[in-house]
Amino acid sequence: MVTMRDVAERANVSIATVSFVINGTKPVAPETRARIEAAISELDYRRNVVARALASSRTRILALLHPDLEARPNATVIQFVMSAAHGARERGYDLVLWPVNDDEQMSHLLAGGLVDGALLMEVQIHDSRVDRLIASRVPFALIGRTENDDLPFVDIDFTATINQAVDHLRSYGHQRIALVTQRTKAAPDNEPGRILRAEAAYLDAMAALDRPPAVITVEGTSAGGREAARTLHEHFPDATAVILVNEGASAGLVKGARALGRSVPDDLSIISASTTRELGEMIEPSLTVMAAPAAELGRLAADALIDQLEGIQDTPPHLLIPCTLIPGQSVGPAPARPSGG
Amino acid sequence: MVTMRDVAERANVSIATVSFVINGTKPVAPETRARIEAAISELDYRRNVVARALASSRTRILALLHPDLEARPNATVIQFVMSAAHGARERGYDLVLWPVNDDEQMSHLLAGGLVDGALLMEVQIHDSRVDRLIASRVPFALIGRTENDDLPFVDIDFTATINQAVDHLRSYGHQRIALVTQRTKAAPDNEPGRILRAEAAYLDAMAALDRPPAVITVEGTSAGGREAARTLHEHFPDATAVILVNEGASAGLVKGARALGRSVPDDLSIISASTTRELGEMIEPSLTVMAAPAAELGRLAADALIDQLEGIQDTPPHLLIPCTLIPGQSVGPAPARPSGG
DNA sequence: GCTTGTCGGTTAAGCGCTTTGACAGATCAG
DNA sequence: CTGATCTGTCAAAGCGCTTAACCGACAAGC
Repeated sequence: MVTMRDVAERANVSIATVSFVINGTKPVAPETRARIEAAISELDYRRNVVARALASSRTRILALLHPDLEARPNATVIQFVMSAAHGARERGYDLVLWPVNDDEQMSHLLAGGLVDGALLMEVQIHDSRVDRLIASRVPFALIGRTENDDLPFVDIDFTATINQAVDHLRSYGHQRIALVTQRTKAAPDNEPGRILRAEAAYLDAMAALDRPPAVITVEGTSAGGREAARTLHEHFPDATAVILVNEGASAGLVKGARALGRSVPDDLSIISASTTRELGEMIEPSLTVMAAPAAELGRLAADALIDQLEGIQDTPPHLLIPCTLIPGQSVGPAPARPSGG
Repeated sequence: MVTMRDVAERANVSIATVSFVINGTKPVAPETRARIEAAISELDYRRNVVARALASSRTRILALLHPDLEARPNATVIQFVMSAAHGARERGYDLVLWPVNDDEQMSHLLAGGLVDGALLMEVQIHDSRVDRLIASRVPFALIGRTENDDLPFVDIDFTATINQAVDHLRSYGHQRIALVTQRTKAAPDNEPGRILRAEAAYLDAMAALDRPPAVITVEGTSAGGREAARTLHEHFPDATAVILVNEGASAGLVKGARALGRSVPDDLSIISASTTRELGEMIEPSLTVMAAPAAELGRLAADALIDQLEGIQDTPPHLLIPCTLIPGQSVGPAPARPSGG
């Protein structure tokens, strides 16, 4: 292994000077700098990042903390993770993937000094992991929000997203619009914030329109989607449109509606919010989706965190990005008279 | 920050002894050990992993090197990554995600000394990244294979997988079976090994049955799937069954076939190999899939690499795992007379 | 009784880098 | 010409840990 000492010897300077050149920490005479740079490239020297981390007490590693990601096809997560990793790399940081399921384990990891900062995914409305994170004194940013809006976060703007979906459906004449959200088996009463915020936005929108809300909550699976279709058919037969905030149930909802004799979009219009264009295309008919800004969020989260670490920004980031409407074939004019009624 | 020195002082021993207790490196008298452990828990001490890495020249970090992952829904990748991360964690290692697109960048990263070993994803049949990896002298394992079977790898057993798919279809009476594979836009003549190996296995199977092969190559998108349906219809009208090794084109193939008046599975049976159960369920009708052993591969890859690092295993791992057949509704009896002929 | 081990522990030398404080030598004001 | 200021470089002190070398005490072997 070629070390800084080797470079220094070859360039006839002290290792301190080499360090100054590499980091640009202090001005170095052009002629000396040239000698050092020559030595570096001749020896093919790469600075040891571990030693650097120990000496500077900055590892330049960011942790991406997340519960076990679900096995279902989920382009959103991949996009998010990739773009966060990219954003970090471009600023000289690496991203470590840390599946953490229990809080105790998380504290241990954070205390090890391996990471300079952390990004926490799948944040829930009450989240003990956030308390741990705060206690660990490691700078962080949340992906999603807890009940405490003062913490640093980036999140989907559900109000804007739901409003746009509602407007889109209303422009097709739909009057009665239902919402299908997600329930997780593990913690049915402590949902990810996005579910609750989407629901709140929906309720607000319905209240503003002076229409009774219709919320259906199912699991994020094909079976859940079919269950939603049945519930919709039985309990809200006059609904002509559905907004989904349940990526995993999208396909099942279409299948289920069809099985009940309701064709999409003739009898029922569907918008799947917070998902991806690709998922919409997989389904027949192609779903109109509100694509989650996963890539943007990933990059923003990484950037915001690094800004904090480097003192560029000292107020905690509070960033909201709406989803993007991508029309498919699952939204059509409201039927003159609902097929179910 | 509480250091080893603090613990040592409190327990009235030297820091070396503390280290021996923590690592179990040398025997320590029970009474002394108890004092040290008490001090550790009283002070809530966590060893600094960076210092440990520098001193022991082992970081216990593994890199997961991959090109930019595609944005389409891809449960396989997530499963793989998650289970590799878990496998690593259980053995005291962390997994860093490293999107690398250019070789030069990769060499730099590996030379930095941050990682003890690397896992390389999306290996292609000729892969310059593998040469870089070898040159860097960082131990590694490939996910997939190059042309050189002597390198350490874990991979899907495509021969077994394709054979099982063929057998399954033949048990339903299918005689003419086509294969739909994937072409990547970026490097059309240097495919991931899996495509070529699947194709080779298919050709072998057809040769053994004395049937002419029918291979269709399209992009891994919905559009690609529809294109495959058209090609199949026009060029291989007598084919009554298709094996897909192209996750992204699955949905499009079904849509395309239907658009051409061929219903699944009555006129055309489909098996999608090397994908996930969840993806199969999203499609109507539910696809019969050969689920990729992503989770197994992830864990095996991590384990094999760590075994090598720790000298437990010194012969390079060569592991092949077949996909698992999960029946859906896309395979049915061969029609008496092909609808296309 | 003297050697030879063994056990349980300590001392100290790094690991490869960053960073502070000091210090020559050149420059400049008065 | 003297003292003050700047510039460019260096020596050295860590960062917190691992680990080789060593050491004292005590037991066993002959």
